[in-house]
Amino acid sequence: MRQDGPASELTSEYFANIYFSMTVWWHGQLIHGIELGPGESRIFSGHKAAPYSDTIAEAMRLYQNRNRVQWTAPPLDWSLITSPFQRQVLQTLFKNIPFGRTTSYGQLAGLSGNSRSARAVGWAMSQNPWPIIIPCHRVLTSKGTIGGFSSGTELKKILLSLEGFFIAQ
DNA sequence: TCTATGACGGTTG
DNA sequence: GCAACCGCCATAG
Repeated sequence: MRQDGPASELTSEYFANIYFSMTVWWHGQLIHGIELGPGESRIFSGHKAAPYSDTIAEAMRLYQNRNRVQWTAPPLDWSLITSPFQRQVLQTLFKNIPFGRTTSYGQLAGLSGNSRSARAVGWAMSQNPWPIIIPCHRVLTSKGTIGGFSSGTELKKILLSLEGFFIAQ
């Protein structure tokens, strides 16, 4: 008898614009994870693996045109987040820091309940399964420097520039 | 439980 | 401006 875990039921879908690409891992109609990569010479719009695929494809076009992107009710698989703290931080970031705004690790810690948890917020960001949708690229250091990014700080700078920011260094 | 580890932040020299 | 420290917090093992 096979014992299929969630991992065996995952399917992937690829999207890209000229600035960055994203591979979306679906668990049914829920987003299990997102991997970011370099841009492509042409747009890839996925293959409609789920109802929300169209929304993602549209967001890729909006980003390429430097237009505002606002994710509405993304079907994220929150069961993946077992830590209450991490869930609080990710949800706070999603709700409070919209396109075109940035915050710091310390500020996000404060919004999430404890202003001294900046370092733990950094850890939560590093574990974010859904970059771009949960906008961890909008979290900078208190000094305004870039901070870190799982897919590389260059990509973080690109995303910020598409939202109207220019980070020196 | 204890220890090590970080996408941090503030202070100090 | 910067590098060295030190304090803090939430996890992982």
